[in-house]
Amino acid sequence: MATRKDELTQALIAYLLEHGLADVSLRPLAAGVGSSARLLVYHYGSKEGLLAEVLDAMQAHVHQAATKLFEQTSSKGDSPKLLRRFWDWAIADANFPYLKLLYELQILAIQDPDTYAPFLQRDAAKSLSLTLSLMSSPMRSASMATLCIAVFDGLFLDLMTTGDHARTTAAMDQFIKLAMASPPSTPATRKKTRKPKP
Amino acid sequence: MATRKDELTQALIAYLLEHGLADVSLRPLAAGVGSSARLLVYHYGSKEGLLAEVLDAMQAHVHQAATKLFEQTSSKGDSPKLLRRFWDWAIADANFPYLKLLYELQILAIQDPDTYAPFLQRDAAKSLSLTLSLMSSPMRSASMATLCIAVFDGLFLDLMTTGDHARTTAAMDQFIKLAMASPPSTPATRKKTRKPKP
DNA sequence: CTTGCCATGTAACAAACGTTACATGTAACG
DNA sequence: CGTTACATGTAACGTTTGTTACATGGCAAG
Repeated sequence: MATRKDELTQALIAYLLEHGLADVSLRPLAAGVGSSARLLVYHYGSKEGLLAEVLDAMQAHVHQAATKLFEQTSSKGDSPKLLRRFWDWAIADANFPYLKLLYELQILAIQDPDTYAPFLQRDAAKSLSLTLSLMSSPMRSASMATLCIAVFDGLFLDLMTTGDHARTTAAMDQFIKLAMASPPSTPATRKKTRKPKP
Repeated sequence: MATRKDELTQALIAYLLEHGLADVSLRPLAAGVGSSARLLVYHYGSKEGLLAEVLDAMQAHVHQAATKLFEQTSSKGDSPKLLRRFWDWAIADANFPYLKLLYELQILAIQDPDTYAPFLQRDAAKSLSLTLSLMSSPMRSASMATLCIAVFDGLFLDLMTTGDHARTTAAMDQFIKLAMASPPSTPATRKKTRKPKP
């Protein structure tokens, strides 16, 4: 309906994907999307409101894209293979900037929770990779879920820093090999523990 | 020798450990360490110079502390066990804030390399955990080194976000178990590849 | 005593910040 | 046509930013 504001929101997402969150200020941001500071405040109420709405829209986009990935993959492979598929999706050129921005958001929320934590109710990347690692897994312990998420996060951080697709993807494969070679774990120690809330 | 400036530097490190890097500005920072903006610029030349010197001193501190850890541990255990010892050191109350700040620095450097990359020539945490994972290991492939670092980074990120020592440490043990249970890898595929430079 | 260096205080600068007041356009609806 | 709602421009507000000019203390050396 309200195309004006929606166009603006899309442009703002694109701007944030390119420039990051750390030092956004109203006037350069407005110039970057072909608008004015006056207009941004008019549409979003304040800078804080703008970030809230725009980041929300961005997370919704990521969530939707990832959901589509999983339902088209559904019950096919083992858990580690799903992790690998999620990795391939995350490092694709179309999705990488979004994930990157979500990681920046997370770090900022750690150091300045009052400002950024509200925008980070649930981290889409985390909750999805968690869902995945728990889904129909032969070894769904809390430790294994935490470990899978950590491997993903750590390798993604490496990729953001170094840009080395080959090495990081090879490490992901190495992990999957380790995980699948391990004994399926004693079924007695199964837990259904979860992190925050998907 | 120059005790004045050194006291200041120590106080500034303490301030940054508590408040993070994302939104430091001169006057609040000066007030926080019992000085004045005038004095900070006098001693460090500029805000940028201040960050350069203070962050450098901080990295030196971390490097020195970690080095001490490794030489006292020397050639004792296997590589995975060393990783665990490094983990214990990193999450200790005395060291945790330093690592946390280094991770914030790394994220800022990713999104804004021109400003922060110079302060991040070599990330002390990374280069050390790498050194460790390659040291006298039965399976020193590039993939395995990358994976070990990623596990450490990912779990530390989790710990920073959730504060859950028990779960993250359990996941670390899980990884170590996986790594040690795996076949020692075919000696033919050994590589001596390294990341940046320790 | 004076000279000079290091340290510090006061005050201001121009720029950029988020925000707001006021005016004006544009277009739909009665 | 008039009215009403949304959209936009101009300009300023008070604050905070990094930085600088100018002045002044303390203290050691000549």
